[in-house]
Amino acid sequence: MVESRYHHGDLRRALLDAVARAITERGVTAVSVREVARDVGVSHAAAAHHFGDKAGLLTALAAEGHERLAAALEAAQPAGFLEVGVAYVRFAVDHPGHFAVMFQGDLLRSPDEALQAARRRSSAVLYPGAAEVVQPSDPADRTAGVAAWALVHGLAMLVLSGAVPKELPDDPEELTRVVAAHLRRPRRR
Amino acid sequence: MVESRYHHGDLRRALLDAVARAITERGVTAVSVREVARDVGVSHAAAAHHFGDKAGLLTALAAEGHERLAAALEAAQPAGFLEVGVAYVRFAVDHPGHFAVMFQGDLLRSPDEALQAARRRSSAVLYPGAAEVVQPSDPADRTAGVAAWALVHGLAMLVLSGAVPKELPDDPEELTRVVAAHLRRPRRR
DNA sequence: TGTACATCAGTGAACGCGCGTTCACTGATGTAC
DNA sequence: TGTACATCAGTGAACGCGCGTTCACTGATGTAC
Repeated sequence: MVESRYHHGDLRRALLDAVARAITERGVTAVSVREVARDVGVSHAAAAHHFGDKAGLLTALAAEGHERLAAALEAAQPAGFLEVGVAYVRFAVDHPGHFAVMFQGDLLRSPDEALQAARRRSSAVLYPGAAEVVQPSDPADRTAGVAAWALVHGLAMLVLSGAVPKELPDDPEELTRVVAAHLRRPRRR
Repeated sequence: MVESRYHHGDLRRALLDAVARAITERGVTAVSVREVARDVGVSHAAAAHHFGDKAGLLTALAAEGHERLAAALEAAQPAGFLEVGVAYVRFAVDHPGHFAVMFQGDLLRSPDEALQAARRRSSAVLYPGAAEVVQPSDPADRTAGVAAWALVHGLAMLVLSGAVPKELPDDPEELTRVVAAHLRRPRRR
């Protein structure tokens, strides 16, 4: 029996979880603040209290997504180039709600500081050296980074929309390894 | 001065153009049937007359998108592997409204015959040999096809969201050639 | 050339609904003394 | 240990709005005779 309390404990967390679940189940276009609050069992005004408005809620989810993605990519980095790509696809499959909202720019509060910082962190891994403005790295590395990013991002979308031919591996990690093998190894590093 | 007539002439066409424009300008999540009808200068019930409901309108746009994409890819095919990818990115950049809705499954009428046929046509070029069920082609070709599809799809999304680093070429075609160069050539064909 | 009629395109009013946002409020918690 | 008070979390009612859908209708067009 769930204890009903006036103070939820961690309502912010619960709302973010609920909106991610709602997006996964019903799609990013159908999500509403009221429905999410209903799922959590709280008044919809409570959601407004935490996030301001709908864009605020979704922006917070997108920022969290970029943070988690960045953490996953950073953790994979020591294992090398390929494993970063594997981690990318893994993230998309494990967090489809976050992933959907991260790239749906028109739903987000655009000049949001937390979101921008989180974005910077995840793209720092994807575009190695993007942070070092002073001394840009080898242009060839840049195109290699974009190629890798494009490939894993597109692959993630393929997997999420169920468009991968069935002869290929079901497991996202194995699939990524097989598909990314068609990428030439980057010249340096 | 625009002549105002009771019969529009080609309202279906005009509505599809308007919804593509609306998605491009205001995003796929914000689009409404009433707004689109207003843009064309027609009652919103007229749109319902042509497309049944909102899902019908967006499904028709998605189907048209797949047809146009298929035509572009087929035209590029004789020029070889790489040019098909170039055509893919070109299509996404030229038809962002269509492109957005083609991959937003939750907005579409799912068992729509015209949409499915159009999808089949475009994926027949992307997954070469997908049509030949009887005699499946070399599995290695399949993974190569998926790799190429994933790369150009991801690259298109990068371009549309303005996330391509500015040292890389602005022109989508040139960009695609540079980035896709990191893909190993497929073994056969 | 004219008339009758079927067909199709588009209208306009009406409906009920869920939405996002606002606001004065109340309940709970923690801290200072 | 007790009391006063500030702070914060969450409530519930109200608002106005634009939406999607439905329906009986009217205007225009084309075809048969």
